[in-house]
Amino acid sequence: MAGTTGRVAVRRAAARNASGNGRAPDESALTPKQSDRRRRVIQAAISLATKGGYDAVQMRDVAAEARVALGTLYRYFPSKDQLLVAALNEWAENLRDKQRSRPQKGATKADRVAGVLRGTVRAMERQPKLSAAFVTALGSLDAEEPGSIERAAQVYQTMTEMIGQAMDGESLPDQDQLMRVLGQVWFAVLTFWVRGWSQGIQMADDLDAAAHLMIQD
Amino acid sequence: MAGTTGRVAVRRAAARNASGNGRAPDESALTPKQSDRRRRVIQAAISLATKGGYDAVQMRDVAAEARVALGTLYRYFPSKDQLLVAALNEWAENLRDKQRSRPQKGATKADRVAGVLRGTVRAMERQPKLSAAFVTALGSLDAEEPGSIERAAQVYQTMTEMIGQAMDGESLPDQDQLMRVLGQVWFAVLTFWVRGWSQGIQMADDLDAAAHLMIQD
DNA sequence: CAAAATATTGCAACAGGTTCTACTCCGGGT
DNA sequence: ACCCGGAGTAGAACCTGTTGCAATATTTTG
Repeated sequence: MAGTTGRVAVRRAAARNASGNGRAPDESALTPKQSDRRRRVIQAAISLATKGGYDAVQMRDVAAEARVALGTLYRYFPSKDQLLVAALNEWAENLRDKQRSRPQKGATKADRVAGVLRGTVRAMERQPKLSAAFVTALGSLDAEEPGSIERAAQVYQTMTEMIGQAMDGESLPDQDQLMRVLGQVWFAVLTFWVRGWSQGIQMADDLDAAAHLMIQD
Repeated sequence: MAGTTGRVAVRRAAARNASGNGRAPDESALTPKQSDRRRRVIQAAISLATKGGYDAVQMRDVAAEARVALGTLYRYFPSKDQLLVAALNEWAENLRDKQRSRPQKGATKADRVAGVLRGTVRAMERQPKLSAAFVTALGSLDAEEPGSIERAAQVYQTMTEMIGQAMDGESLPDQDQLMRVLGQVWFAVLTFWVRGWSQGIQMADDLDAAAHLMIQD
């Protein structure tokens, strides 16, 4: 609507990180101060997103709220989208652990898998703005940006682990492809919801349908 | 990477179209000059996207290439994303018509539906930059922006018609939900490809798998 | 502990989507 | 032919993600 701007753009090829080495301080363990900063940044992003969604997560504000300089913020996360996806990661891991301690009860694999998927969207429906920010960021990750693919893979991995729990370890034929397609459906269902293309109510139905159509037992 | 910017943001609430009425000149039929301008704009967007993808479609350039003022461009399309999705619409309708004249040959419904879906992704693989621009725009439509939901629905509708052709008019139980989920898988498969989360080769496989798992005949 | 290497900070600058303003132009009603 | 309102034009302005830089802080090394 107003005061917008674009997305990536230009792609000034090389010239990346002209000075310092620039890599995010992830590689080796972070010092306590650093992981504190990192935590504050993610927390600030979540807090802003919870209140105002994707657009309210403005990098200058995140930096201010995390009491960190803008440049530092960018040293930790190469882009707004990666920052939000990192936050999504933590959120998902949290949920996975919660689900681990209270496993699905359904009789069939399909039921349990559907239960897991429904669980994630139910949790997201409780924080619509935050979830919308997450989904928008995930769907906007720039494939060229170093680290973005790994970051997305991590979310997908967490997702897969949740589903794995519901499958009792037993694996079906074509398990990998099945998992991938289920992940796709999950992503698409959320996107459709966030974009207003379907109602929240349909999410559970669609996931149920997908799980039961694809897992027969 | 470099010289980026964000996305929407701010959402200055009212204050929209302070002057003129502002609605896109779609409602009533456009004058010949107008539909000419519209065509030029879409063509410019496609041309830029074909060469450089989403980022290369810069509104100032589109306007210049279409020989239209920036303000006019925005009168026709309320945002870059809607412009690109409008272009995608035309592209999809085109494809639908081509497919209508050369129907799928498969023996089962599932085969024919999978064939249609594979056809679309094959066509998109031939123009990766353009397709990436389309998918990015579709996945970035702002739900708040007037018209964006309708524009997305239109793409979805065209998609549904293509699949409908492959189903021979016969309808399955839960047809609507099936269609919706297939549309979601299609969207997700393309997104995964564009974002580098899966290889182009997997697209056909995933679509095949989804179609055959979900349509049993 | 001092020097060197890294991290942070604070800010200015840039880029590109979107909006605004002040005009000019064109087609239809009189 | 003249007037009017909507459509177009040119270009500045605004907003926010991202980058560049010089000056400081902190850590690491020797």
